[in-house]
Amino acid sequence: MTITIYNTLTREKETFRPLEENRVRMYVCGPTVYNYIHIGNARPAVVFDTVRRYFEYKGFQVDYVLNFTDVDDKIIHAANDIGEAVPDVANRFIDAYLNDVGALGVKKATWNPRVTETMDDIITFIQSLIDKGYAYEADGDVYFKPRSFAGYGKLSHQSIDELRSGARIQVGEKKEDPLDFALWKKAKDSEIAWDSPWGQGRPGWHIECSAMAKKYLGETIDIHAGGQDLAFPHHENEIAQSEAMTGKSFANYWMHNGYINIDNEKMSKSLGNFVLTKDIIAQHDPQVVRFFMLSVHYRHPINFTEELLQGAKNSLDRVKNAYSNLEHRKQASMDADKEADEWQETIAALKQQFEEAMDDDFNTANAIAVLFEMTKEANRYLEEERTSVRVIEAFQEHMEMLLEVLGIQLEQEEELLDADIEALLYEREEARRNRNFARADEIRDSLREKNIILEDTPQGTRWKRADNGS
RNA sequence: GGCGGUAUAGCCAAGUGGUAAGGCAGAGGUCUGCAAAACCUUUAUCACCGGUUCGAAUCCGGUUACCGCCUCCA
Repeated sequence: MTITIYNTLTREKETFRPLEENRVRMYVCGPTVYNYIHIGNARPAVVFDTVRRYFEYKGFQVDYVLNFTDVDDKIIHAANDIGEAVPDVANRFIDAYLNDVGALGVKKATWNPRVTETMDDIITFIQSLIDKGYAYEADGDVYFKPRSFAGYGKLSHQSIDELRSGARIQVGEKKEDPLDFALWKKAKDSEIAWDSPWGQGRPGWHIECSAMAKKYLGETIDIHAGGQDLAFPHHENEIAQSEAMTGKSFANYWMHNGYINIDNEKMSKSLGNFVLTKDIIAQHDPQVVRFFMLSVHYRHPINFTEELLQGAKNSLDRVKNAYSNLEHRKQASMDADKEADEWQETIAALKQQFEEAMDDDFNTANAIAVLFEMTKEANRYLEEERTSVRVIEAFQEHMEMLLEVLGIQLEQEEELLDADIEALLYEREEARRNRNFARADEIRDSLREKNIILEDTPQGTRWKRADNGS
């Protein structure tokens, strides 16, 4: 079974063929750290983390690079506004980013390079482009000439002449052609700056990714990913820079995730209609937020509303309930069951369906549907009078496996109850045995107020904590 | 103007030629002392028009609506 990926470059689903067997080199464009990230920024983090997890599930070693743009115009402006140094602002929001996406279950990248720590490579890269005639210096700035690179436009499928009308020359720029874009920007006085062959300055936005990808993953990488809005001009420019420099293909597969919308409009910092990730995960279980994002195919837009989040919570609860139903039933199960094999086959078939969904361009919506099938089958199994520990454990193992790929953790609560609550549970058992249901209900109600929910099953009474909030 | 996306039940969402997955919400039933959890049953002909085909949500042409990129942006 092979994985297929929709490649923006060819606009087709293609069979994934790694450069090196059992290894994936992938680069994801990270944030410019001048603010807290909004929920739309969190989507690629979650989506491509899931892609990575699935590769790992399939036995690949994944070299995963996510960069931080820690110096750029917006950070400089933000720093000026709040009267802080640029590195302090950047560090603060890098921490905030890692905190936010960490809560969403995003694994740590193999590398998190920063622009300010890659300066030598960037400068070398730019110099090489100048030497090869793809770039030129103009009064302390350095520009890349898209017209000098034959493949320009191949990612966004635009012809270079159509682009012309959209390009603009800002006052004060020294471009030879409106399409040219900056590789190096001359420092204005007292701005944060680095030494270079062209004087004091800092890198343009696009060059960092080319330099970092090359530094950590090599001249050709397997997968390059990011939000849809990066396809042009950012990724187009990266291709031009990298391929002009090396003469080799830059990335074999380009993946772009869709937006998160508010009222069917793109959420963005410039539109001001954004919801910060940190605020959302303070109000909702981050796992629910992640689950919600994965319930839609990654290339499609998602509309973000409270109602939909609530629906996602209810859905996920169903899965979690099934898991704890299994756990609860385990003690009352036996070692063997004559029908166990049939159930094992059902489980194996579902596992296969899950892989087929994920193999198909990481179709998490279908993968989640399989998870629900497994949930239903598990619950149906529990309807049986006699259950086998082996089958129950097989269900649990497989549910864990699928949830691991999706990045959803089942919190193993080993919590103990207070002695007085234990006593109440015991008293209630007695009351029920004596058919004193008034007292039994009274105890159940009083515990409910303490966020402890009781459920009576044929295998005895069980308890669980009520969710707080959401 | 160039390039692209979306339109499927009350809501969300899969589905690229063979008579519409899944979830949420709703209704009925079963189980339960009552609940809860769960199980069973139940709710669509796929924006519109035309075409190709034995057969289309799925292919082709057209129409409408909404969204996005082309400018910093996940």
